Amino acid sequence: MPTIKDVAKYANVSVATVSRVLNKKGYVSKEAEENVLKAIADLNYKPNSVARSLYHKTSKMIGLLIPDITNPFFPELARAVEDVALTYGYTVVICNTDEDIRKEAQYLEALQQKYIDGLILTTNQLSADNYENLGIPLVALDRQFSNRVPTVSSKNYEGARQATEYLIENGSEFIAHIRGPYHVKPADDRYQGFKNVVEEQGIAHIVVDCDFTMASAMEVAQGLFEKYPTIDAVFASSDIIAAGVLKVAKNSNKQIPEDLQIIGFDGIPLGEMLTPALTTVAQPIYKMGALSARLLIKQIEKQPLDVKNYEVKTTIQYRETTRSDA
Amino acid sequence: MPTIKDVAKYANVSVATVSRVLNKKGYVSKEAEENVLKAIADLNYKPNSVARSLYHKTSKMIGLLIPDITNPFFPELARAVEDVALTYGYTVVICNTDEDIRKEAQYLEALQQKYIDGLILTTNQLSADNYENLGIPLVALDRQFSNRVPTVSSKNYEGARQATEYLIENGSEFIAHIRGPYHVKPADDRYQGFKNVVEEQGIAHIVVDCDFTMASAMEVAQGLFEKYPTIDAVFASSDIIAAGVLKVAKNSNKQIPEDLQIIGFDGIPLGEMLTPALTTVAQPIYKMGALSARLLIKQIEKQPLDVKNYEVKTTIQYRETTRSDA
DNA sequence: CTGAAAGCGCTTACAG
DNA sequence: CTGAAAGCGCTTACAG
Repeated sequence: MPTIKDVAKYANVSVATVSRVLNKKGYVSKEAEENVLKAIADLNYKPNSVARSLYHKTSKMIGLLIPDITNPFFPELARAVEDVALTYGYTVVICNTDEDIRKEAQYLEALQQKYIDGLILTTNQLSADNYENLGIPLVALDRQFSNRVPTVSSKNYEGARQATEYLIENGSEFIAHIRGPYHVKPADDRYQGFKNVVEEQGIAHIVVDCDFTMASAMEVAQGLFEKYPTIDAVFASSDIIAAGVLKVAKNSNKQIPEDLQIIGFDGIPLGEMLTPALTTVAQPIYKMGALSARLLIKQIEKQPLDVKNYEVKTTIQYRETTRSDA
Repeated sequence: MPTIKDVAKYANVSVATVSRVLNKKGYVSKEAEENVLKAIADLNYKPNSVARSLYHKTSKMIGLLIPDITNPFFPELARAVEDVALTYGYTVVICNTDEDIRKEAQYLEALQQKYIDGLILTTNQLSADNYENLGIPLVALDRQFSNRVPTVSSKNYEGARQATEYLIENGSEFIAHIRGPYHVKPADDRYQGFKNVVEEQGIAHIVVDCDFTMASAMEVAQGLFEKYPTIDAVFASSDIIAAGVLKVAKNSNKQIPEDLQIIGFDGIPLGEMLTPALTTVAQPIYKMGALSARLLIKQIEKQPLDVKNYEVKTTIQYRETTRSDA
């Protein structure tokens, strides 16, 4: 690979001049510029980003820390981040942390040593300090973890309210909410939205805990239906949980949505592949990813942020696991 | 962040000595070593990988080029690659190419400028030359594209044979194969496996083309069932296609697996979330990803490859869309 | 065993 | 307008 020296020699100028035309900065005569441009083309020269990194202490790379790309919520998010990163000339490094504090620390160290320009975080294991001390731009995605870092999340509370109201409008009288893990902000907010609506309207309800995995959802749903056979609707805190509920319900020969309505949360592609297709509170996942990448790049490039926190709207995706009596 | 100079000053030695203890290479006195180690600890010094990259022309990063992380086959693959990369101290850059030659070229250029150490490719758009001229280690994953580059793939032909034989053993007498795109090696091999078995055994069959998307699968299946209502089994070239077939079949009130058996290919998590759960020819996806990462890192680290090409075995995952008369 | 020096490929004051 | 030089943070011959 040719270096800037080769170009300089070929164009009969100094490396400084080559650098100037490369960066379009500083004066350079028409003639010199033409020679340099020709040399670059002739030699098929590409500036070496490592050398640039060393000087600028910046890398044109951003890190995306997620719990696990294998969780169907994340691929679309990652895709969006990557798409906008590519547009702006950034490259993205994906880090699966498994919410494991040691892995997070290991990644952070590696990324820092590479002059990573910024981080998008969908994780809240390490305390906020660990990130803020890095001294690089951050964006929190899905979960807010410090009011000093810009955040992109969706209106979990409002979405949960709408879901619950919709089940009630459709005639359900005994609604179960299978909530996600405690201290995970979105799970808490969805729970709160559910609770407020059923209490305001005086609807019989039951809340049970669950992981965001299908296996635990099936176990929980099994127990729930045995104990409370008259439950006529489930609001699941995620689509994966809803998928588990659906499976158990069908195995127990419940008619869906006649005997039991089910509504999920997230809007992952899985939902529409199920039969019956899952009604869900859809988050604009791609948009959230894209928004967070833009927010991060703006900070990296020192542009002013007109909005610091985005709370995007959810929309109910009406499909086949709910009735529409309303 | 402290640099090697700070450490040298603190330890009262030269930077050369610090570098020697960092790299455990060259002679250094017990005493000097201790001082340096203490300095490193006291200052919390981490060597800068960018500077190292510049000197060594290597980056401790590997690139993973995939068509689209949003396709459910890839997250698990990516996860595996990332897991083993982390183990060996490498970081992975994910590139969604959409099988678009311009995007691939753009990524290749960016990665090359960063001294990427090697590439795992699951794509075959660019001609082999474009990659081989990069002069860095490569591994082809899922699809072979040159006999000079180590490849990890699964026994698509054999898997397809087994699937077809299984459907026949279970009594199916008119089998449809919905194949994937032409010139995609795995799709071709699966087709070939299917064709050979039905012809050997003299079973009525029909083959139709399809993309690896659920939408096109549903369209194809719809047409297929209308034209040939007596089809009693479908071998789909991927699980996504199978999911589409399943949906259409259920909408047409076919009893599964009584009226119609369905078997997919891939073994993605979606399969078991469906109801009935999908029988499929499962590839060891995680293993394939891990294998390819190891194969790549071995090349990067100039270790001999005892095996250059891996063809891993598939296994039928018996679930609910097939009978088991056999 | 150890340090001074050159070099990896760039960029940017500083002179001129 | 242009070039020589220093510097980004390392590593590694080369002397000693």
